[in-house]
Amino acid sequence: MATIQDVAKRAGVGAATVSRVLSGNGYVKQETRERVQQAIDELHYTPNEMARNLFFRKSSIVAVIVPELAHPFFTEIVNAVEVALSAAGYQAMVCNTFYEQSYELRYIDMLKRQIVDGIIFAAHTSQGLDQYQNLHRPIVGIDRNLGKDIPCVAADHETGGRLAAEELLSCGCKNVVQFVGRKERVVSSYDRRHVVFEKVMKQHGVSCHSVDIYWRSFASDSFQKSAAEAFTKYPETDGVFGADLYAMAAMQYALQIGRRIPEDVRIVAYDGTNATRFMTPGMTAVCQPIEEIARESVRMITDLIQGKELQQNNITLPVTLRRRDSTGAGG
Amino acid sequence: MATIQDVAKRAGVGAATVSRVLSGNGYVKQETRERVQQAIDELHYTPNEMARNLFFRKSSIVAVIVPELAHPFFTEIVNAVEVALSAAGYQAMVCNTFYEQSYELRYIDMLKRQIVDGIIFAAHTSQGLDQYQNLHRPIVGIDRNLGKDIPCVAADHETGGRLAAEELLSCGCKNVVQFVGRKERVVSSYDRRHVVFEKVMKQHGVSCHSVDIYWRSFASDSFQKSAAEAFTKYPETDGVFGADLYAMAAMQYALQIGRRIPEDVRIVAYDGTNATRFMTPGMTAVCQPIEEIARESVRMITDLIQGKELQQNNITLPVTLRRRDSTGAGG
DNA sequence: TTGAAAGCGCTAACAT
DNA sequence: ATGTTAGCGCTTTCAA
Repeated sequence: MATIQDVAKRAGVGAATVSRVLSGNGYVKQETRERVQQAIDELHYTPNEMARNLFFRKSSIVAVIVPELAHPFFTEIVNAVEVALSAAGYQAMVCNTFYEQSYELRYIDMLKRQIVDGIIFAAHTSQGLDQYQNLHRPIVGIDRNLGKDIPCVAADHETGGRLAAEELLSCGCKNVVQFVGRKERVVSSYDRRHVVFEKVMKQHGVSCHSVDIYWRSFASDSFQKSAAEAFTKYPETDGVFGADLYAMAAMQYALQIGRRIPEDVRIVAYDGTNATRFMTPGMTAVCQPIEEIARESVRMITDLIQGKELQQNNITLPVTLRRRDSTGAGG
Repeated sequence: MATIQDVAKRAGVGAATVSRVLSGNGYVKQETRERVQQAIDELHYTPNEMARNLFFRKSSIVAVIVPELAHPFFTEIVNAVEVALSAAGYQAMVCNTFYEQSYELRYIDMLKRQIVDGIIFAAHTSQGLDQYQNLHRPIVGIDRNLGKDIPCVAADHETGGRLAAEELLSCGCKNVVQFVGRKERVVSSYDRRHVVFEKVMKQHGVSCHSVDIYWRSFASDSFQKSAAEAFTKYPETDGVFGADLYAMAAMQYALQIGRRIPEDVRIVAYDGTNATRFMTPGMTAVCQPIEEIARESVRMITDLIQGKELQQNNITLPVTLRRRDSTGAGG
């Protein structure tokens, strides 16, 4: 590969002049500019970004860390983050953690080694937050409290839980089930929705059971298994609340065992990703504002990278309820 | 951030010695090693990867280029590719092209500027293949012929089209519709399945219509629109073939207008991503071997990066038919 | 066993 | 308007 020196030599000028032509900074005579440009063309010269990165001490790459890209919520987050980063002049590096802390630490290391300029953390594992606190490098959490000094953008999950509960209550549900992730593994406001959901149900005297789930890959059929477990353990279930894939699996299972939706069972999904859009009957969902989450987290990380002060460390974005057939909306 | 010089100074040694301790190459006295290690710990030193990248002329990053990450097929490809790359010591950089060539060229530029060591192209746009041919840098296409010297891994779409056709024929379909991407935009063997599908149908005297689709974002509801178009234009339709999301939307629409599946309409999806797994009735699909595609493309790109000769430039992987309710499999 | 020095390819300050 | 030089932080000869 040709270097800037090669170009300089061929054009009979110094490297700095070539650099000037390339960057447009500084003066360079028209005639010289043309000679340099010709040498560039002839040698098919392209500047080496690694050298520039070293000089400027930045890579313009941001790591986006998710437990598993193939889960719809994370897919859409990464997609939206990539779009926003790209618009801000950065590239996104996807990093799967598979819910394992060892991976998470490996990605932290990439930040220390300055492979990436910053990290957007949308992973849902691990404790041991001290590492993050003491890094003093650009990190933003999505739905994830990495420590009190580390910025975080999250949806308003309390309201989300309440909206879901109220929707099922308004349908007259008496025996509801929610699919709940294991709390000890998660450091996220995401759980709050389940706490609120249960509280509202209890307040209204409605029976509310929780079915434990594990974030897992599709390969394990864990969604289908959880759905079966719910209806086997609690056959009287007439209302279901859970993350998109669990709600979808519950709908699928309920239909298979001959329950009518929404007459016998009503379902509210949480997240409201595009995956839910293909269900019949239509799936009611509490929708997270994925684009806004992505946009805000990117705004924060780029501000941090550029050394700007953040106006607020924690941003909470509103969720919305999208009513469909699964709660009798007739839409 | 501390540099190797800082560590060297603090430990009272030269930079080369610190480098030796770090890399494990060369001799270094036990006592010196300990002193250096202590300085490293005290300064929280982490090597700067940008400097190493410059020295070694490699970034260990591979770009994975897709039209839009949020489409299930590409999601799963990127997910699987990330896993395989990670295992091979590389990081994946996701790049959305939004079906626009300008983005594609921008990512080609990243390869030239040596930001990435290689590119795996799973995007489906563009013509003008000369750029790729003359790059002489590591590129691998997934389902995409970038030129005759550029390696490509693809599923056996001819067989895929035939399997789908035969499945619908065996269900007794007489009026089938397939959703077809606009050919002029695509440089891919992916189209072959539609050609074969139609040919088989014609051979058996079955009416086969094509509904044009556009690869588009979810936001446009293009899937639902295409589904409605199919059943409006061809009300007698009793068999449908199309990519996952189109097949799913067709199922959804058919159910909404009161058609029974599979009694009135049978459906075969193409790709067989996890997205299809949540449909009721269960969705029959021709499944692409996504993991193998990812694995093979990663093997090829890493071989190319390491300067190895490829044994074969083109790899075709077998597809499989997964029978479910939508073609009356009763599963 | 270790240090000094050169160089990876680029940019910017400083001369001229 | 342009060339020379000194790094960016690392690794690797080459000497000692």
